[in-house]
Amino acid sequence: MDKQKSIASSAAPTKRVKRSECGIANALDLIGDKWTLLIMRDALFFQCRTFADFSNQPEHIPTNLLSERLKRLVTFGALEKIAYQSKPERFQYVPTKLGNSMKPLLKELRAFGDAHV
Amino acid sequence: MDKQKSIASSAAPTKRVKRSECGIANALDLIGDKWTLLIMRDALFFQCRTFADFSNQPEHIPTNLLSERLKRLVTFGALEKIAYQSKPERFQYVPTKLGNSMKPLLKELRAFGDAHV
DNA sequence: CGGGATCCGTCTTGATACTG
DNA sequence: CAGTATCAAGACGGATCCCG
Repeated sequence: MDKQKSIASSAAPTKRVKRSECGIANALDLIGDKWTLLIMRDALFFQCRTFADFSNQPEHIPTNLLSERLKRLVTFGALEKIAYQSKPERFQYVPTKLGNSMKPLLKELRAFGDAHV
Repeated sequence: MDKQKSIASSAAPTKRVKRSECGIANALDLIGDKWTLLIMRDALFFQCRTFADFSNQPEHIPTNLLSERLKRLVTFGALEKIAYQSKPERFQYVPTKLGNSMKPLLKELRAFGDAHV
């Protein structure tokens, strides 16, 4: 199976290629879009776990984007996909240690947003 | 029946519409893209001031996007556009107080990027 | 029915050419 | 130098479809 191009649906939002050696640039390659950090907010602060939990948040992320971002966050290691039921398969997306390390960043984001936006 | 008039060259990167009352979501509407925070990094940490300064950074932002993001940051109040010469007009983009308040956010971003990406 | 995948039109991006 | 114009490529978003 080819690893790169099979993903399809709506393609990768950010390239895996490093633009530079700068940590800020690299972080932005991963989370520099409108949804990724919102999903992490939901996971970390609002206890969202299932696909529906995330989907029902007030910002209404489209399901295809949600599906893709979840996959990406799992691949990156910020979330872990855990089956909690098998007859109809059901999954939970649980923040890992790496995922939890985004909390300070989200707090700064919230502070900035609350103060200025 | 166009839903929105296409605005010249490259249109608005984020909508002005608030998606929610959440500070995180609002902050992401403003800075949730790959370039905006990079420009602020250049302005705040690398002393970039002129169009060329930003343009010559290693990540090579396309000039149309640079132009648009600078405009947006000026409108938002994070940068101030100041003429420093008038025969051929030349401008500097200088971080405002509001712009400087992004420093903690950028530091978190760098910490995260350095540690995990 | 829940958890996604697929289709498809519209908008954004990114490279580069061009202008004052 | 400081932007603007152009345009192909691709990301977004919404509706719908599919599978267990």
